[in-house]
Amino acid sequence: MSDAVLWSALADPHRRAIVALLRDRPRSVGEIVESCGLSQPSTSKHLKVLREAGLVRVSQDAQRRVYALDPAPIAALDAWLEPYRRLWNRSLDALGRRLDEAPDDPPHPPPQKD
Amino acid sequence: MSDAVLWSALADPHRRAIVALLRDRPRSVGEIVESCGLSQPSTSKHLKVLREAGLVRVSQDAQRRVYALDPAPIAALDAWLEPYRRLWNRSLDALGRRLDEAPDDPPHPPPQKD
DNA sequence: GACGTGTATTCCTTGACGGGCATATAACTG
DNA sequence: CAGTTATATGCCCGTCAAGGAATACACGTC
Repeated sequence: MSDAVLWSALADPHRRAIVALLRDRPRSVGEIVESCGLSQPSTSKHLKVLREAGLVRVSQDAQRRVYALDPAPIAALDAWLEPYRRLWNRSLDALGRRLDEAPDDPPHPPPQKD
Repeated sequence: MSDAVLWSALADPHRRAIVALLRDRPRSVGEIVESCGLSQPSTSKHLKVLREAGLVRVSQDAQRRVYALDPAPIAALDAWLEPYRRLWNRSLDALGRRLDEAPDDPPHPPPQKD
């Protein structure tokens, strides 16, 4: 379960969509097929990649296979991010945080060019 | 600067290595070439991808180009992780409870239907 | 302007990936 | 056992990304 497998699994947008879909609740392959708009074989192949990356677990319910998200590998991503968090905290500090939280602040947008 | 560009930029192990290298301090292309063990053209191509993903900024020092990490896009990854953090906190919480105070099988299976 | 250094770009080849189609496999139904 | 549903796999093909070699470009020096 190297990082490489995890990254390459999540590199694909369809697979990220599937992972996001499973965030809510486990789903059968059929449900996933409908949601992601791919053919069933393609979806199954993506699910295989996610399975081998450890991102999803599968349980059998009659003929159905119900896929559930296993968030543990994503925690590895979080760990990867860890050394960078310091950096962007520092950056925000250096830049000044007057423009980092003004999504809708028309009255006074100070032109902080630099 | 879509998520797709960011993900595909970071999907490559060499590029992640470069990004990690730049975490310490900015580096010239020559330094990066030596560190990542690729040829100079390949390294430049990877740097181009990182540049177009907004992950690095480049400044010129005579003939040298000095690349510096811009951690802001990585914050987008952090934002992507956000909805998952709850999940693994919940998992760890449940696991911790079981390991901590579950010698047998406490009747504590609350359905996560929220 | 000629040369050397440092970096970017182009061309080409190769290998991996994704998609669809057809088909195999497994499980329930009657 | 035949038929149906639900999913996985194999095959083929188009596309794309990565790597190397050669080359072009930019900058500084003499």
